[in-house]
Amino acid sequence: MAKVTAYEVAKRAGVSQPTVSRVFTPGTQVSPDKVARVKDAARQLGYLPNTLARSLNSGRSYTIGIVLAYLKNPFYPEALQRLSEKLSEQGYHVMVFFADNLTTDVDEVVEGLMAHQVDGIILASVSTSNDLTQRLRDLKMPFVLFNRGQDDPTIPAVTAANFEGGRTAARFLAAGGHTRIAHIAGWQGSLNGRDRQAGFVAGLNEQGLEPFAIHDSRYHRNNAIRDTLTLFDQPETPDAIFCGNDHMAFAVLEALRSTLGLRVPEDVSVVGYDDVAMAAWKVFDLTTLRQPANRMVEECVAMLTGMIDKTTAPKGRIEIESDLIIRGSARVPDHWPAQKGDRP
Amino acid sequence: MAKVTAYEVAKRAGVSQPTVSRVFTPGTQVSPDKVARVKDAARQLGYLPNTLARSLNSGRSYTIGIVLAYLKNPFYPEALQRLSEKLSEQGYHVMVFFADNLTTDVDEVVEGLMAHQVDGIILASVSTSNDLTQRLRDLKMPFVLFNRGQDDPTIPAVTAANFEGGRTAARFLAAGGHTRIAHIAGWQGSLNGRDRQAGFVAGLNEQGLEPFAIHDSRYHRNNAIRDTLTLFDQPETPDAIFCGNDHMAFAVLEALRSTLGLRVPEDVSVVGYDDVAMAAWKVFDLTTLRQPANRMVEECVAMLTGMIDKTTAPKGRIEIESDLIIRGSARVPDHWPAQKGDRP
DNA sequence: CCCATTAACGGCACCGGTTTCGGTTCTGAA
DNA sequence: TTCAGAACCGAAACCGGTGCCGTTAATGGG
Repeated sequence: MAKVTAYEVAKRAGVSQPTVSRVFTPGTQVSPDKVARVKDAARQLGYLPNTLARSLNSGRSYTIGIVLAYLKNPFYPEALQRLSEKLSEQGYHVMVFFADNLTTDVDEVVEGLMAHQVDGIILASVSTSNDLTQRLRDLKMPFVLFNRGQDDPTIPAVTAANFEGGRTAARFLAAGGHTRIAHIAGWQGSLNGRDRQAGFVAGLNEQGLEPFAIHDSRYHRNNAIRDTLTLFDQPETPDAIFCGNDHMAFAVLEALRSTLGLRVPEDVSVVGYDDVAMAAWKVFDLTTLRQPANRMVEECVAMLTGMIDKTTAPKGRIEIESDLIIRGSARVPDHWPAQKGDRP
Repeated sequence: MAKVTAYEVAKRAGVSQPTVSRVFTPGTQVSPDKVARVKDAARQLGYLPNTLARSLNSGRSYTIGIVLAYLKNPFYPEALQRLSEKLSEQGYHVMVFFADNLTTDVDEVVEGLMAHQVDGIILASVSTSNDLTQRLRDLKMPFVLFNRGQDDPTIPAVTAANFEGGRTAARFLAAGGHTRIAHIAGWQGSLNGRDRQAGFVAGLNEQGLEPFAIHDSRYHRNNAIRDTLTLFDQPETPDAIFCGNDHMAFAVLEALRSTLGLRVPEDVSVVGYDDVAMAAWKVFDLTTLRQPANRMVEECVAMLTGMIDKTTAPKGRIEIESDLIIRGSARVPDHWPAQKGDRP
């Protein structure tokens, strides 16, 4: 029952093996009666073309490798599912790899991917060395960084307009009358984290303010809680906190409410970044900057498939605007431009 | 720079192409100096063995297909990551597919996997037709259902001991003095959902109680909210709710607290099922039955690799005990056996 | 009715490895 | 010294398809 080959189908249908191949290859010419005979035989035998053999000489595997750091931040499961669905639509299979930035060597993972003859690679939220991206370039392996950039703006990457987003957060909080605005920052080893922080600082400076305090909580929930408690374990405390992503903002909210017994937004305003689905849950009701996962995924896939088909020249970094989604976790300024539409 | 083959390495090292192959195949005999020469040449040329070609004649791809329904319930991202890591340790690559139970045809997805010559398939939380599992059996394709069972107990599957879990929840709530205990049930089209509900009902009956009400909320957050509101839109209302999984329990908590203004556990007790990481967050502090993802993953991978290597006979369904994790969302009975250890 | 064109399809080489087979060299015991 | 056995390694077949080439049959315009 198992392991039916095109040859056996050919024998049964009374045709040559290449004809069987043609029947299963779109855009080829085969007479209708042979098509019928072959399909019949194939169905009876339970034949499925062997993708591996097909890939071997076409040189294309129709497989994309996605490398992820972790799924604890709910932004990534959402993104992974969308990426996978989008790629499936285009006829690609998806191979996933986890490379937490510490123990696993990303280079090793990528070697595994290349050995598997993937047609392209999406590096989602992994901190890649410049060496690695350089090597991928040398090897002409199409790749896109997703939600991570590198300083070199010609490296293909899709991110939010993080600097602008940080700036918007700062302006929003300043306009709301806050004066002691702290930042629970994303990992400063990532461009995302640095850009959001830089935008935040720039936005405050425009208003004649300085950051109250900045902690690099490295995107980790526990760090964010610890750093929040530190912030409030002092004579002077912040009246607003801008968080490097929603995942940390949830932790900050928890520390503020459950541990410190503070009210949000009456005592402290909180703003996040990402707008994951959970941000809209009433327990959190988080004011945040939306990273439009849909659009990011679309751009990412379009960019990658473009590079694979060589139809489009690599575009370098694409930044997608982050809209501020106003909910209840931060005091709203009296005069603030109307909000854009809700979740797409 | 790209596309280095074993043949080119062989030429440069002054050996035959099969010798290069042998150098990269563990358990073969090659003289030390040729190993050195070949490895040297390979490094210089940046050679990586082509996994596709390798798989083609060995018949094994060292790839496992994982089919998922959705990642919104945080149990699945956690499980996916663990499964992937565990399989990586064993030398397998992981291919993911999403098949929401409605639009996508699971059969189609599985066909794609088989065409890709995967060595085995994990069907996580997808509702499979009996046809499909029967077909996979006929084709001798190793597969395991993860967190889903089928009535036939010989079908390889790893689940929690759901009936027992539901029974424990009922006993715990009854012992806590609740008398009007409702159930926001998991999808009755899944064995998981049915077993948990059946165990719950059995547990209540033992105590001389009947379920206050049961709603099939099909594992969806919005349904759970809607059904909770329905429960309380009546003259008599429940004093406890057992939820088919944590994902729905979070929704129920939100409806109770934010929409209905009720206190948990003073007005209503809530018990979930899964013990995802979020259940321990202080905002939720959810009493719940733990599905030990670690052990489930281990069993699942062991079972699958056993079937692939034909070392172990297929074991049929494996049920893993669910411990009750007592937190703050449900009133605790005065006399209740001590709690087992915390998260492993 | 003839010849040029095209559709249909089999033969063969090939994708990049692995595996079998057999020959050569090396080792060590008799 | 002789010879069995093992270690090593190259030639060739093979894994299951695709792509090119050439042959044959069908089509159609003049």
